[in-house]
Amino acid sequence: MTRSRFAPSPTGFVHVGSLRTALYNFLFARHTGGVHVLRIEDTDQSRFVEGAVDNLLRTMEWAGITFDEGPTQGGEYGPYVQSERTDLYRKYAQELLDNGHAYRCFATAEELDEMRKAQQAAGKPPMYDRRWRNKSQDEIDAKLKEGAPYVVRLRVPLGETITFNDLVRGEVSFESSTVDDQVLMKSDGFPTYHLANVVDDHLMKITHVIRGEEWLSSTPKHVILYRAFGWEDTMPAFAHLPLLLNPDKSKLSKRQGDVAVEDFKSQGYLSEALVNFVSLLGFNPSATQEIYTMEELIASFEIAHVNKGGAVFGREKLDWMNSEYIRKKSPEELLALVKPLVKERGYSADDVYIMKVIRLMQERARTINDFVDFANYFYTAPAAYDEKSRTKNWTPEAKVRIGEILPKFKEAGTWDHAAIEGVVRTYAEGKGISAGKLIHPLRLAVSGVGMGPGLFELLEVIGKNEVIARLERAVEIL
RNA sequence: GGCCCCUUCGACUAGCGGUUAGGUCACCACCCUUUCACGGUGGUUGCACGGGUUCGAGUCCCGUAGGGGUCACCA
Repeated sequence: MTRSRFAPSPTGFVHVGSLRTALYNFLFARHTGGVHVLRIEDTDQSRFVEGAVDNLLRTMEWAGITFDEGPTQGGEYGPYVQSERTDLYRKYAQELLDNGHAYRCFATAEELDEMRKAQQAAGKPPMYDRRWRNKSQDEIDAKLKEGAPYVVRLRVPLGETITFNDLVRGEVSFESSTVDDQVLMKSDGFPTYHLANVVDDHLMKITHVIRGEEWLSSTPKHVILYRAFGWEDTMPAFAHLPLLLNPDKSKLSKRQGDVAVEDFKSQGYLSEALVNFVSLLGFNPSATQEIYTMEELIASFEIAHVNKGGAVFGREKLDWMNSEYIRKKSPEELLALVKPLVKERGYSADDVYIMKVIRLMQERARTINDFVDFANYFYTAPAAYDEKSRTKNWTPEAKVRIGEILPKFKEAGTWDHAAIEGVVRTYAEGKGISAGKLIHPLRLAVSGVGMGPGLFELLEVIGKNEVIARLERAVEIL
């Protein structure tokens, strides 16, 4: 039975990179018929963000990523929130202190800062100089007695080659002398990621650690910890995922655009599209297929097929994918998503009307927001007119034509697209001009832009009275 | 800078010694068309470089270059 886990630190929003990590852990668990665990890694009190966990939970639900064990559903190995497990970490840190695999370090922050500056100035890599590693018991007792704050550090065995097998990258090794005597317990009594992570993965019987590549270089520390605890036999397998990249190939960051799942959601991206897109950033089970349901992803996910190289998070393909998913939805499903936006924008339209708009826009929309923003002319008269279309289509002649066709619209008995088309084409034929000479200016006058759904359908939906009002206004001011 | 990882079209990828190097997005052209999309057809662009190994290398090995990650009492 495999057990994988998603172990985020609740910092307020969910990064799309985290989404992919969560997704891969989920796909792996479901594919192998294993257990998917959610663990909240909130050991840094200084980064506590109110509501972050709720937001995380909501985002996972939105994405369709489920857990078998975690803070909400509980489980055999709880609690699943690290801040509720501090006694455990203290106990295990003490065990390491007792068996000599860890030691107390009383160096102050200023002291260490100074040390690093000196190392940098000397052109050396910054690294803890292990100054407290071999202090005498007397010196330590003295400090303890005066109540000096201290941290617990890992006593990294020197002169060894730490090798582990990564499921994505194969064999990876590090010289232990290049591994820092990592802080395990902070002076505030909380563990660092490294200690808490290893202790919890062991206690929670995690078999597969699937995480981002940024953790690769600290993995030797974790391996050393498993050994120090005597847990090497049950050490989980590691799989380090390639990073998601900015267009300039650096690690995907907020500075260069949107990275929060919430951002994409609020911009009108469907969860199915984001999930599908992000899952393909790292592998593709097929040579030809691009659109996958969650079930298909689960069925075909193979950790061994995950790429090693980082993937640029490019929006173009996401946009395309989103429009594909929008086309697959039923108008009723879309209504549920579009309706709140209509209200949010302060437009008033009933369901029947919104459905009409959806039917006309579904093939053209790239995001849910397009149904109200790109198609805003369905809800409100144009406040401005597209300059390009105006120059091209709003000729003095066109203005006259619109003025002439207006009364014919007013006379129209029925107002559906066929009737409107009949009026326009009959008029054009009578004048011996092409229908385009009318269609383009009409579109501009009514919608304010040069593109959109078929004109006759558009006029039908907007309605006779409103169309006439907009045309009269256009003739007047344009 | 030390250590570690990576490298197939502009982007995402398929490829697991023998392929005219395939697909998708984007881009270009044409068709359809009142516009924009959709759809259809076709097209441009790629194995970072250099050495090996092999009858044969995108696929294996070594080196070089380039890129990235990491070097906190953050995760």
